[in-house]
Amino acid sequence: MIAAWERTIVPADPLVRRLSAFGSLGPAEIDLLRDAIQRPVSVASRFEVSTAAGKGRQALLLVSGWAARQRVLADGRRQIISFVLPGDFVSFSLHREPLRYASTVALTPAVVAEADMLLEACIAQDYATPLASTMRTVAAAEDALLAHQVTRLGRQTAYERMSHLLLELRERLSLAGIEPGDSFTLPIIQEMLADALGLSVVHTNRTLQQLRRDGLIRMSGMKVTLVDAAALAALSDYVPITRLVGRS
Amino acid sequence: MIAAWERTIVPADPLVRRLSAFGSLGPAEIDLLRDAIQRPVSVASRFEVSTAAGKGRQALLLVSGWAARQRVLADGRRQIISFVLPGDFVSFSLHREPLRYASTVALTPAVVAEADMLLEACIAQDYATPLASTMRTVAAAEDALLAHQVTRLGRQTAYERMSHLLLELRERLSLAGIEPGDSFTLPIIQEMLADALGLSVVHTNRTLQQLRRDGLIRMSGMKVTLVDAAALAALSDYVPITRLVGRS
DNA sequence: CGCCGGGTTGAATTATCTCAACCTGGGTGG
DNA sequence: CCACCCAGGTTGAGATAATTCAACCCGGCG
Repeated sequence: MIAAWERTIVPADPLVRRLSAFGSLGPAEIDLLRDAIQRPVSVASRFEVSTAAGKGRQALLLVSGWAARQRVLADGRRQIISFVLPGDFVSFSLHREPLRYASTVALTPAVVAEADMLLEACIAQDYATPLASTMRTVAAAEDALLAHQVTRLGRQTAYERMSHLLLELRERLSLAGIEPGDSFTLPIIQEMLADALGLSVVHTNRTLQQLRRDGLIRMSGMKVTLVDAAALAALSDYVPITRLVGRS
Repeated sequence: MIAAWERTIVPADPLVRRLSAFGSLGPAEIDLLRDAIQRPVSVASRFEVSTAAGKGRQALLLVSGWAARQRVLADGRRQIISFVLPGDFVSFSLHREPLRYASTVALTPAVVAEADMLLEACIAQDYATPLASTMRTVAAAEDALLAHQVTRLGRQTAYERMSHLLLELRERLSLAGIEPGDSFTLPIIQEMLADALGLSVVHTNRTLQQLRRDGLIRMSGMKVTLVDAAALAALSDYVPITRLVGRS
C-alpha cells in the first residue's frame, strides 16, 4: 500500500484550499506546498497516526480521512480533544518528540504525509514569508477551535453542543474545499461524536433525533444536511472560524 | 501608578523560575529575561488585560496576580478557558491582532508587562537558541494544559474536576516558584472556579465541602492545603505537567 | 443462516442545576 | 461608634439534564 501511494500524486488540494482561506498564496507558494508533501502512508481506522507514520517527523499532514486527538483516562473514558480533517496538521513544529498526553488516532481509513519541508519553509527568513504568515493564522484558528471546544463542553447543553459541532465541521470541510454547502459526509459512528461532545452514546443519539424532529438537520446514512444553518448558529452561539481570526 | 511601577525593578522571577523548569537557562539568558520585561502596567480586578496594556503588543507577560482567558456566550454564560498565573504569557507571538474569540481578564489586581524583546530573541537564529527551545517546551506545556481542560470538562465528574484543577494550580504555582509545597493561596471566588470547571456556583461549593469532609483538602480563608495530594491525583487521573512535556 | 457492529428505545437512576433563603464578616455612611 | 449593606459563602428542596442498563432492531457479511 505504501508503495502504491508513493507512486501516486498526492492530493495536496485540501491543504492548498484551506491555507488559501487563511491567507493569500501565490503560485510559487502553491508549488511549494505540493512539493512539500511527501511519503504518504495509509493508516487503518482506529490506529494511531504517528505510530503508522514513523518517528521523528516534525510536521505531519492529514491528506485524507478523519482523525482525532484524544486522551483516554485510566478507567477507559475517552475524550476527543479535537477532530483532524483533511488538510489539517496532525502535529506541527514546536514539539519535537511525540506528546505524551494525547494521541492522534484515525477515525476512518486515512492517509498522512510528511510535511517537514513546509515547516522549514516557514522558519526561513525569520517567519517573514507570506507562507509563514498564513501558517500563523492557521495556528490561531486552531487555537480558537480549542477555545470553542472548551466552551461547548463547559457551558453548553447537549443540544447546543451538537449544533455547534455540526456547524464547525461543516465550515471546516468547506474551507478545505471538501463538500462545500450545507450537506456533508459524517464518516464517524455516534460513539465518536459522543466522545467529542462529552456525552453518552445514548444521549448523543437522542440529541440527533431531536435536531431532526425539529427540522434543523436531516440525515441519511453518513450524509448530514444542515437544513437550517442559521437557526443552528443562533441557538448554539456559533461564530464562523473566518470571523474569529483576522482575515485581511 | 504606572509611573511608580516604571521606576521599580520588575520581579521577573516567576518567569525565570518557570522557564528554568522547562529548559536549562544560563546566566546570559536570565539577564536577557530580566531586560526583556518592560513597562509594567497594573490592571484592576475584572478588567481586561489587553485593553489595559494598550494595543499592538505582541508578547504580554503576567508579572503578578491571576488572570483568565474566557469566552462569554450571548446569554451571559461564561467559560474560563484557562487560568493565567504569574510568569505565564497572556499572549505570545503568533497572533498579531487581539483575538476575537476570547478575552483575558484579571481575576485579581494584576500587573502585566511587555515582553516583545523576548519574542524577538526567540525568533533570532531560526529558533535555534536555548531560549527558543525552552519557549517551545513551554508552548507544548500550555497545549497539554488545554487538552487536560477539555478532558476535565468532557469526561470527569465535578469531584474529579475540582481535584484535578487544584492539583494543576498547585503544580503551576510551584513551577513558577510561588508557594511550593502542598499549600497555596487561591485568590479567586467560587464563581470563578465554577466558570473554569463548567459547574454552577452552588455545586462548586458543595464539591469543595465534600473534598474537605473526605479529608483530601483543607481550606481557611484563601489558603488551600492539599492534605492528600496522592489520593487527589489518583482519583482524578492527574499527570504532572513535568511528565507531559519532554524534559531532557 | 447467524453473527455482529451500530443504531434506537424504554425506564429507572443520578449528577447537577435552579431558585430561594439565610448567614457572615468587613466596610461604609450617618 | 453603631447600624446597615453587600459580596460571597452555605444550605435546603424541587426540577431537569443526562446517564446507565437492558433490550431490541437492522443491514451487511462470513
